[in-house]
Amino acid sequence: MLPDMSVFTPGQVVEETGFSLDTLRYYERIGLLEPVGRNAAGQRRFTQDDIGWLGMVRCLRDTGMPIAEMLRFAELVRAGEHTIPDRIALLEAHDRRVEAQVANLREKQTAIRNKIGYYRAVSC
Amino acid sequence: MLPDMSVFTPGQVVEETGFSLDTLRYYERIGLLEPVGRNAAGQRRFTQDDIGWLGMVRCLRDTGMPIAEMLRFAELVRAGEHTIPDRIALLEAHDRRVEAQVANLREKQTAIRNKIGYYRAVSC
DNA sequence: ATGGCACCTGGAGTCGGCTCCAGGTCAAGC
DNA sequence: GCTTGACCTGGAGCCGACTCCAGGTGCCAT
Repeated sequence: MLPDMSVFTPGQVVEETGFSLDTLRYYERIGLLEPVGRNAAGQRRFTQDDIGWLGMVRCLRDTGMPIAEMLRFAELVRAGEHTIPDRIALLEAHDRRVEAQVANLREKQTAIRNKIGYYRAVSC
Repeated sequence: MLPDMSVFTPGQVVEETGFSLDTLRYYERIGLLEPVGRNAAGQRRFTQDDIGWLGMVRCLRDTGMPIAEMLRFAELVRAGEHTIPDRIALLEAHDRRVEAQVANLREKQTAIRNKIGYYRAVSC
């Protein structure tokens, strides 16, 4: 019998998302992930939707959004379509922070490169 | 009598560097800052060099260098001129990480913007 | 001379975000 | 029928980086 390709074992999700199994369980515990479905034996079986949501979580985490704010976003998503304007607002605010982050990083990087240049100059 | 412009009180350093007083003391405790000079009353008096070093620390921190690595860098600086090639290597490795960080940020930002675009589309 | 403020110390506490552990369950292959 | 491996649970532990606290000192303006 073909495996059901629309469900994923914890191991597959670890592989796909790069989150550790402990982190996945932690995210479920705190409610960042909705209660994940289980098979007869009580083992988690993730849906394609879960994977998609985890992709979003990965984006937000990697861009520095704190878990508390991701929780707020998760609640908006669960509350239904009428929260879409709020979700847009939240993501736009975050996008602005990411932009500022990049600008700051670039600025500091310039200073570091200047320092490297200075070291090169004195060591020649 | 004119104040000695080449020395700074803790308050002035907080002002200049944006580090909190507690953070400055913490940095001194762990050796990220060399023992800071004191006045007769035992209060810290920072030199222009201290301020300069704190500027470097600010750059490295803001670009995500962990304290442990800044400590290694601080040791190289203290060890003298002959460590300049090592310092260059350390900073270049860090510069590469910053570059990767920016690239990752940009990539994730694109995904977030796409999500915003999607939300806009469905809410119209 | 007194009150307030900026500063001092050592040590404990906090916070975010995981990560690890002990002890247990199932399913499948040898 | 037994081992192996992937998974389960609740709860404790850890790590980095601060941040706060209690109790004390010294200087300056009223």
